[in-house]
Amino acid sequence: MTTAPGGGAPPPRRTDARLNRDRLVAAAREVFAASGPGASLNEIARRAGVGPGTLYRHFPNRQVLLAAVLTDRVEALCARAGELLAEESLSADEVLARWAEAFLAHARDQQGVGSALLTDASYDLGVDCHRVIVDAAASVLAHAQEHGTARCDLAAADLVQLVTGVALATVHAGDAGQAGRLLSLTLDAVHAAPRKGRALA
Amino acid sequence: MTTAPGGGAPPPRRTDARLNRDRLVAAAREVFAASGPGASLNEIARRAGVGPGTLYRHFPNRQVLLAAVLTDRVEALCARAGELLAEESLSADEVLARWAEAFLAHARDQQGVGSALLTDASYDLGVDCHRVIVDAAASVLAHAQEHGTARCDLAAADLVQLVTGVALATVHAGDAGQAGRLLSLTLDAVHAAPRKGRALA
DNA sequence: TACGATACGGAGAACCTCTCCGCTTGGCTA
DNA sequence: TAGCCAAGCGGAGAGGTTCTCCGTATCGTA
Repeated sequence: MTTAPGGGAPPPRRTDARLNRDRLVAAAREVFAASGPGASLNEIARRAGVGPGTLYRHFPNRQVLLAAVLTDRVEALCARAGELLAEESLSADEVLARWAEAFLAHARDQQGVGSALLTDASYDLGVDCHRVIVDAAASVLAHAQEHGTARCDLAAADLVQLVTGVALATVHAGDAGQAGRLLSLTLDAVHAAPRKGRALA
Repeated sequence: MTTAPGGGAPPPRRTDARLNRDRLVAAAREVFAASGPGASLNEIARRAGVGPGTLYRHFPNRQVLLAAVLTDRVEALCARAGELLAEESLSADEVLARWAEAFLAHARDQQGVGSALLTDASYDLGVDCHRVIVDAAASVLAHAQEHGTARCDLAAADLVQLVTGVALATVHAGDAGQAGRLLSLTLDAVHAAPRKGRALA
């Protein structure tokens, strides 16, 4: 899981480099939260007390920095899937609903930083994040499907994308309750049988 | 409809100004299609053969230019709603599905230019576009609701936002059929009864 | 302590958005 | 047809951004 593809030992970082990296991630978290995923990277470097060159050495582009900011949240989301699945008092339907709510909150958080990353899933270093989330979604969805509470023709990637869509469409919405309404509707769709026997392609 | 709020006659534009405006819209259509809604406005001005100042006099910001590019498409979409409703051979369900497909195609067109505008509905001059679309959606949705083929607790704005979400989430998707699958799912939700009697808030 | 690899910082190039102002030109009026 | 003037134009430029390059400082080791 943590072994690098190259096989050789990952070169140990200098302590000041690690420190600066942490500072950058912390600053990025604040600034992205305040100004959205399009915030100035210069501002982040300034806030972290380092030069722009240092920022770009650690994070060659915006996506990588976004991914770093979100890593812990992504992990939390995956852990949440495990927790919910382990909880015996919850029905498969409830597990799915609760996890979807958590995922929506995550995607809408920080002015859509999470969504921004998931949308551009094809970015080189964003892929990991995306895959991890889809895997978590798959476990929750499969459980629901086994219990007959989710349609069988639905793929985990589609579920993720649907909720991401709700997040993206409502990030700037004035109507505060809209995201919740749309998620509820989407869950109805996941639960519903295909219309007129038309399964998904 | 076309009368200005001021009451006075809208000042007639000089012919060269009108010509330049048309050139700008045409160039914007091309450039947005090639580079997405975040394309360089300078590049658009260059392509149109005018200076940046001219672009900004006609279109004080990006949203206004986007709206201008999309005006004809928005009108086409509203006309389509009327056509579909008038067609007697179509069921209310089919009318809704067909219009939603057309809307999705519109929103996904030009790398999400349409979605970009609809998402930021609160922008000053984008509001008209947004309202017009929601009105069209309302007519199609009301028809479906009267015929019992769409749940009654759904608002037109939510329908629009759902499809916009599908568009936004799939603009950069590698999977070509995904948008269609997600729309189909969403339509199932529109059609479905609320789970466990839970209506939308 | 001395040395070399690692990492830093900031100057700067190239680009973007958006404004301002002097010059040009279309369209009316005499 | 000639002449006027407001509407409109272009482009210089201010201030911001992303991203690179390279001389310098620092860490960790021998």
